[in-house]
Amino acid sequence: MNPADRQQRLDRFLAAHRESGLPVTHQRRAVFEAILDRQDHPTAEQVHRAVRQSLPQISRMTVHRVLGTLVSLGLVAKTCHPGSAARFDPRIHRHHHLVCLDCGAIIYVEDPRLNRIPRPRVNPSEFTIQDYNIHFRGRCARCQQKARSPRRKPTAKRAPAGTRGL
Amino acid sequence: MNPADRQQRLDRFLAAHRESGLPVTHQRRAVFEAILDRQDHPTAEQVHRAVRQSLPQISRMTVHRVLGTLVSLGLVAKTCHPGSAARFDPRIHRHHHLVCLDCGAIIYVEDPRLNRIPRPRVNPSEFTIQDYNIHFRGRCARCQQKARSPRRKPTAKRAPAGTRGL
DNA sequence: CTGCCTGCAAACGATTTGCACCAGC
DNA sequence: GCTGGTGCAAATCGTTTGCAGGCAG
Repeated sequence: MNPADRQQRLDRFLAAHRESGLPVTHQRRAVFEAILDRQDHPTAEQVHRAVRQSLPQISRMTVHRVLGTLVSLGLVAKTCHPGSAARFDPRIHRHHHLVCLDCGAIIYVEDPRLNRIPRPRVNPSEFTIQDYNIHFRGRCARCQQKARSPRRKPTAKRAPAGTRGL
Repeated sequence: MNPADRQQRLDRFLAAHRESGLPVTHQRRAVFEAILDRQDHPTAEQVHRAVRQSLPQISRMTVHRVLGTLVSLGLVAKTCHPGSAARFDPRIHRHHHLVCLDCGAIIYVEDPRLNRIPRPRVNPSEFTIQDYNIHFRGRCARCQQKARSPRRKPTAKRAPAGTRGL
């Protein structure tokens, strides 16, 4: 993320805390900063590992709780994933994902044409749509290659639990 | 599901097993039949409860394993959900979902216009797209009503774990 | 100073794994 | 009969909860 955007996000982070009367702790700031710089879509566990580089003593559950808070403040997004663990995403504007059916990798994708898709005709009293995103399922470059030339065992590298067969 | 479609699905179920050389056990058949009739998107646990009505002694882990097999045979779909537990879906053609941000309910939606959305421009050597589906996030009728008239505590009925803030 | 936050430990729910037994082919 | 599926128990993984102490406002 470029410095200007990053600063804007940090300002927004502080403003959201002020508005909600939440204290800005080192931990919250560190977790948020750790997420901002990620291009992938880390699990809570991965965020924990990243944050420990700046705050070695931070606990896993604090990371979980902070992530929950950040999500409910609308500062980060929780993106759903066929795997078991939740993924977190610093991008909160509308965007879409390529999801690899083999390894579970999530690739960010944005295309203005995808922001103009029709809304399904639903009775507004039955469901009100706020936003949407699209999951494109397929195979990433690495897994294509792996399938083409199974060097070792065909089941060389198992996909993360629950990732397959979306 | 109407009887004709249902029979077709059962035939396909048998054919897939024959092709793969997998034995057609009572348990597998019962699990598949239990899923076929669901309009919701049950968790493995819910499938287990349903199957026990016909096979009272079936164990939870058999249901898990059978669901995994059915998914890899392409007979049922595993749909990703912001909540913690995986959901299973008898519908294997392209379709989309309305997901309630409050209670996590999944509502099936199909609209021919949604089958003609543009593919994002991705380098095919980086990712090959097989299919896609759209998650429309919002609020279902029940939760809208609940928000409008909070009878008891505002946090009367907690959403399933991890459901919020997608 | 007060309240929320943090950290620890333990509980919890969903899912997986190892092993003995049983059933489909 | 052989192969693989099933059931049981226990382990595992991600996440949540209850409680004592700490820090931001």
